Amino acid sequence: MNGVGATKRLADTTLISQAVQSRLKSDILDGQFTPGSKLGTAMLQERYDSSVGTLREALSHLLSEGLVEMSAGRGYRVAPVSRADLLDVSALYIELEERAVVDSVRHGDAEWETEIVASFHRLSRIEALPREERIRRSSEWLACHRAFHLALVAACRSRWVLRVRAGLYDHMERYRLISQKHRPLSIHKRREHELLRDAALGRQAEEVGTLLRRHLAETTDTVLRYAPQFMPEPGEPGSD
Amino acid sequence: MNGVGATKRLADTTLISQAVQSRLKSDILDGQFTPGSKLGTAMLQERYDSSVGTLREALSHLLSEGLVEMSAGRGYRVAPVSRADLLDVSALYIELEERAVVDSVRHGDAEWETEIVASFHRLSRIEALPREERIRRSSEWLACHRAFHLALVAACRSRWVLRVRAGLYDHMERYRLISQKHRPLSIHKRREHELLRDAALGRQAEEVGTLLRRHLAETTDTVLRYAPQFMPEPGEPGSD
DNA sequence: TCTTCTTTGACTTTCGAAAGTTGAGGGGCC
DNA sequence: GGCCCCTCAACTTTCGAAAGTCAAAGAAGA
Repeated sequence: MNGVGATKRLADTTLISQAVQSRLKSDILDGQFTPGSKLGTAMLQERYDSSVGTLREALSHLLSEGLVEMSAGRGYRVAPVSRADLLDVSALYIELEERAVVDSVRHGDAEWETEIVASFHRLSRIEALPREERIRRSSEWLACHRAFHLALVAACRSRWVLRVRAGLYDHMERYRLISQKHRPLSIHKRREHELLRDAALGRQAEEVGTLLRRHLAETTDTVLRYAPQFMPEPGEPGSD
Repeated sequence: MNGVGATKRLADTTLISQAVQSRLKSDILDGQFTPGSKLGTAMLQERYDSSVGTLREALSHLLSEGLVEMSAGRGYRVAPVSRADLLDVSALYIELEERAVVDSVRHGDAEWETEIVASFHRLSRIEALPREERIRRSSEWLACHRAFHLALVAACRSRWVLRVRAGLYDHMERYRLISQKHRPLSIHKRREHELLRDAALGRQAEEVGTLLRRHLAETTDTVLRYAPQFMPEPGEPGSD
């Protein structure tokens, strides 16, 4: 059965093309593909077990998220990374995240509070695990960390700020993961997350904004410091 | 010839899928499709004379730009419009545009200046035409107006600010065009554009930023005032 | 007459093959 | 020996048909 295929579903209500897109995105963020490397259809077809058309649709979507690049007639490549791009992404991301969280704290309801408490708890549980276990389940940590930060800003009333922020989060995560390969192990900022949670629940909007800005700026600094390819070049000015 | 088709090109180095995407986008911005209406493949196939796969690729791209929406298994629809969405898009767009132009004025070079002068001139030429002619060539006016505003911010060093701004510009243009159907004729702001040009060439960064912010805010006000569907609803607060 | 089940038709989604393009390597010419 | 052209294989891009799904219309029962 299912000879030529059509609308076959994997899990719940996800389409194949969405599943492929999601997996491909994870693999790019994860550093499974070297930045700048070619994404040939033959290779992808084998890796994700789907047809050219489906792959193309996924790639097309990732293209406008900025995770892959395309040149007409020459196929797709993984978007390159650079120190300049990291600084650029980071600056805009921090600004939008701060703006979103301030609005979110001011307008969040009871359900919003609950989700913050819940997602923080989930994150803590994973971070409390023994080192070995934590490494094995690192993708789970990623999801929880993402969920916690999303919960903080979830009540922001601007759909557009949230949308753009979401795209930038992906790029930030990619940089974090790339740099993580050159570090001992991620320095989990349990204490900072806790402060964020408490200030959010205490409705101290400005305070949360400041904490978050500092939290993110430190993250970017860490990435810059540990990944050799993001070291400032001799001739270039740092960030001025 | 060209029986089953493959990589056939239209103009220069444009792919069919890009051409279709571009035309579809224009038609959506233009209001050729009612917001919220269905984008069935059969209809699109006839309209743009291309295959399902190609259309799907174009739609997929427009999906992540936010111009169309998709529900799994039920196809694509034109993204709806609303007063709330307009206010949201507008607020973020104005902020990014101002930020971009300030940085642009501070770092633009000679070539940047030239492009501003040139694009302003092109825009003026069209606006100086007799009414009839201007209406007939309204798509040309759109392109020139877009080019002028792009020229102003082109020297902004943040690729990401420019990228996000570009997406938001499309949505703003859509709202402008929708409201234009309910107005006598677009009130061209020749004088304001001239002031923008001169302040930019005079390198008065803050001044340009303020002018631009006001210019855009007025545009949004005009859209809100003239399109009946964007009037504030009785029970709802305006924008607080 | 209203509800529910069934059937059917239109539609979305997926696939694999066909057509055309790119760029590299080998052979010929200056 | 170096440069240019031609050929060819690998690849991208496009297409149309096949498989599966959704929802509306019609029929049967209460």
